[in-house]
Formats: sequence, C-alpha cells, structure tokens
Amino acid sequence: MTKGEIAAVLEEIATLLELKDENPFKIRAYANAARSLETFGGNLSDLQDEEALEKIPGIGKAIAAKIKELAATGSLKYLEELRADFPAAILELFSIPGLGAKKIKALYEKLHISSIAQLQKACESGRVAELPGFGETTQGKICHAIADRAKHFGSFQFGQIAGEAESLRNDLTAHPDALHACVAGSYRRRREIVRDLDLVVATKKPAAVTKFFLEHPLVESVIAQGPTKSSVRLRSQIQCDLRVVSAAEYPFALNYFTGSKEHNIELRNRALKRGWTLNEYRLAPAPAPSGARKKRSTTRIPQVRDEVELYRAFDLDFIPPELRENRGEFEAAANHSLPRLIEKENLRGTFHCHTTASDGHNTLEEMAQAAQALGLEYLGIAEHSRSSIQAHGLDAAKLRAQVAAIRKLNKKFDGFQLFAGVECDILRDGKLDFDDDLLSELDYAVVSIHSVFNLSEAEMTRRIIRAISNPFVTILAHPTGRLLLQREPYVVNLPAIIDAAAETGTWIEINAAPKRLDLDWRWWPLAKEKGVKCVINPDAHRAERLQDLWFGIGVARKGWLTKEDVRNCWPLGKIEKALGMKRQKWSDGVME
DNA sequence: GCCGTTTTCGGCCCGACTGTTTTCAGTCG
Repeated sequence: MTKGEIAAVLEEIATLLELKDENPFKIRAYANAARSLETFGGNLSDLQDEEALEKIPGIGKAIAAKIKELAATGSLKYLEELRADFPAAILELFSIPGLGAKKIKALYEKLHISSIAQLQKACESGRVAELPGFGETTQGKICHAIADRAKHFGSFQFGQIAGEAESLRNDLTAHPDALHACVAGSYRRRREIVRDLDLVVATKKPAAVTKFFLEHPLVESVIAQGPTKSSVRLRSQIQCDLRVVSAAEYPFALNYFTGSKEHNIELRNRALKRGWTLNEYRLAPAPAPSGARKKRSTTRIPQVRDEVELYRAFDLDFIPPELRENRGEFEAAANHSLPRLIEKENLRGTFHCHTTASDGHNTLEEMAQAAQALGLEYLGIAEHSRSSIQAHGLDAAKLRAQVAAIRKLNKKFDGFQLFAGVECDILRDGKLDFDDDLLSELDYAVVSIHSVFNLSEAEMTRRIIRAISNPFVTILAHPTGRLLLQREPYVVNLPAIIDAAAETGTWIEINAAPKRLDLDWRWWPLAKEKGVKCVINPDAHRAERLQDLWFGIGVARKGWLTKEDVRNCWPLGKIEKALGMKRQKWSDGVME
C-alpha cells in the first residue's frame, strides 16, 4: 500500500469514529495522522518501520502499529470492525454540504438512510423534515445539494480559477470603501488544487463592500450572507467567501484565512505559550484557564499593523504565504534562515514549448515574438519526437529542418535567442526516441514519458534513470506524468530519480501548465538538498500560454526555491554554457 | 490517540452562520 492509500484509511477511520460518536480528540488524532502521513516529505522507504513512523509528528504507538499492519497485510482488523457497524455507502453522505456526522447518524438510526439515493427519496417524501433537528428548510437544502452535486462536485486547478480570483481582487481593491483587499486561503498559498476562494477586505463600510461583492458580475448565486461573512458561487462553480473586517483586524484576518490550518495551529500554540490568544481579529491576553492553580505568565503584546509585524511579535521573520504549510517554516523563520524565494521577474528565459511543427498552435516566429513581449531573453523549442504520434512528433529529418530554421531565425534577433531542443520520448525500456548523433546536433534535450504508464515502480524508475543517464539529456520533464484531477501520476521512486538527477547533472522541470505542475512542490526541498537544479517550463502549445510560467513560479516558491536554484534565471550568456555542461563533463570523464 | 521549555496527566484552535430552537447544536473553515 502507498502512503496515500494508508492516509485514506486513517481518514476513513476518523469518519467512522465520528459516526460512532467517539471521543472527538481521538477522531482528530486519526485525521491529523492521515494529513501528517500524506504530506510527510522526508524519506519513508519502509512503511513497516514502526520506529520511523513514530517519528512523524501526529503518529504515535497505536497508529504506527496500524500503519505497519496495513503495509504488511494490506488490511486492518480495526477498520474491518468499524466498517461492520455501518453500511459502506453511508460515507458518501458526507459529501453533501450541511450534513455532518451527527445528522447522518440521525438519518441512519431513525430513517435507515445509508446512501444518497435513499436520502433523496426520503427528502422527496418529506420524511426528513419530520426528524428532530431537521426541518423543511434543511430538507429542501439537502434536496438541492443532491441535485447540484454532480455539477459542483470536485475541486479546481489553480489555473482554472486564477482569472476570476484576480478579477475579484482587482475590483474589490478599486472599490472606494475598500482599504485593503486580498485573496487569502489556499489560493494565496499557491496550492495546485483549490476548493474555494477566500477574500478578505478591510473597510469602514462592511455593508457597502458586501453588497458590491454579492452583485459582482462573476457571482452566479448567493449561498449565505451575514454582517461579516458572505458566501457565493462564482460562474466557474467555485465557492467564494468574503470576510469584511476593520483595518486593525485586517492583518489577523488575512493571516488566519491564508492558513494553512496546520500553520495556524502552530502560530496559535506559540501565542498560548506567551500567554496570548490569537484569533482572526486580534492578539489578546489569554483568559486564565478555569481551575488553573498557577497563573499563566503573559508577555506584553506588541503592536501589529501588518503581517510582517504579526510574525515579528513572535520573533519570527515574515513567512511568505507559499511556505505556510507547517513544513519547517517556523524553525527557519526563528533562526533567520528562510530562503529568499524566486520571483517572476527573475526568469530570463524558458525551455520546452511547442510550435505548429508538432502539436502547437503558433509558428516559431510567433512563439519567439511572444517570449520577447514577456521580456524573456531566450526561448527553447522542444517539439515532440517521432514516437509521440498523437502529438505529431517529428522524425529526424523534420527535426533537422527545424534546427536549421531556428539557426536562421536567430540571425535576425538582437538580444534574444532561440535554442533548438527536442522533447524526446523515453521509450518503454528507457532508451530514447532519437540516437545520440542527432541529439548532439541540438542545443539541449528534454526527455519525458508519454506512453506505457503502467509499469511497476521498479521498472518505471529504472526506465527514467536510464534515460537521464544519457549525456545529451539536459532536462527531465513532467517527472510523474500526472494530470491534476484527471490522471494519477505513474508510480515511480522519486527519491531515486532525484538522486540520479543529482549524480548525472540533469535538471528537473517544474512543468508550469496548470494541469500538471509537475514536479510537485513537496519534492523540491529534497531535490534542492541533493543539489538538483530546477527549470521552470510552460510546456506552451500556444503563444499566450507562455504566461503559465507564473504558475510555475508559485510551485517553485512553495518548494522553497530561490533564483539560484532555478537555471532559467541565468542570463543568455551563462545559460548557453550551462546547456553544454553535462555532455562536456561526460566527454571529459571518458577522456580521462 | 497524541503530546510535553509548566505537565507522563490532562489538555487538545475557535468563531460565524444556519436552522431549529426559545438558548443552542451542528456544520464549516
């Protein structure tokens, strides 16, 4: 079983314990352990190693033993016992907004409802409204939620909703009554998947701002509205919440609603240790716990006018939103070792985009023009190779023709250059789609997998390592092949790939297309530690998609990367030499 | 069930909104 599958089991245990009305802290312990295991970035090669498991925060003796049992046998006695108490389909009821464990339990015990289909029937016949704690309104909402479920189900890629988010932010910022406005939440943290948008606005006229928001053209329907919080559904179908606060409350609200939850809990705990309590409005002295024998010692509360001062109050450097995942940012902020994260302006060029020669929509000239318009100094063209028939991959002759066209076009430019590359398929056995002779004629080569995704982890890992061991391979592109919300990544041992990339001097791509964002941000601290260099590529198939680079910057920042870690922050002269480094090193080695 | 620079016992983040109540429970983030 994989880490993710085991985390899902722990989640399920937490849900089942909720239905059983168990101790809420025990429930939370399972939920915490699930999240902790899932986001654990360190090396965890053996899920049966109880000692290593117990070192993960949130996992103790009992849960470590259960994980071991799962990893060893693929099943868990404790889970089977819990499952026996309820019909399997009951879990799907949790996907209905407004239904939690208590209500689901009531529906099950009083009306024997254990599936969405049964719930729908019960609502239609009016039986749900008769239950204590339910009513006509609740029943109607459930009915509506079931009908809308298919439409609203699921999550959104960051890139799918970035346009709406930025429009709302701009329009709210421009509103005369808005003192500050920001999109907080997972969007501000640049998560690859966003479930909702959280807007925070500072104002003296909350009613006016709320009205403006509710009537915004992007709003499709209003879900809830109150004096400080309102929720709507946008045209894209994503839910969007607005919080209106005073200017004094704004830094606290912005911080609170940016999260992550794990980051907030840590910050609140730090507040408690100083005798303070932190909420979304302020930092205040903590009330003395009832029945406490000793009084809490309280440190004086400093003034907080913005987020920088908020972190300073805790003797921490400002933590950029992208790092707020409670993955070491507090320790780094405390000892002043947070990295200076890469910014969009640091990018000088990019590699890996396509033209009409393969499956792109714009010509070489148009792509070059778009890159220059973005202020880039260079652009690498990497068309698909012959095996990618679905993408009109180029054969050797067509590739050579394109190289010639690029060399010719380059004579026209001043202060800008095209590089001739290829996105060469990694074949099933790890061989490349072109031979070394042809690759040596190019400025660089990107390699990637576009077929045979279903190999075993060992085979897939061997396949990729063999490919990147080729001295003419410069960049490993979209290393896991995932398509967010569409296709799972193929199974591959990423620590081994990262080691091989470090050893061979192969750069790893952050594919900035919103559907990929691959290699994932969670792996970059490890890659950086191993000395692997990053390249941010848009994989653009149209000129306007070169702007996807911005999404890649978000991933790099989440991965703690600086401009020194990202090769395409190098200027033209330096990058030209760098492209030849790997093959040079190899030929030097051979000659020795 | 987890955790420890007060604690190996006794805590565990906390406020807004909704609907069903007549003062609050449930859900959500």
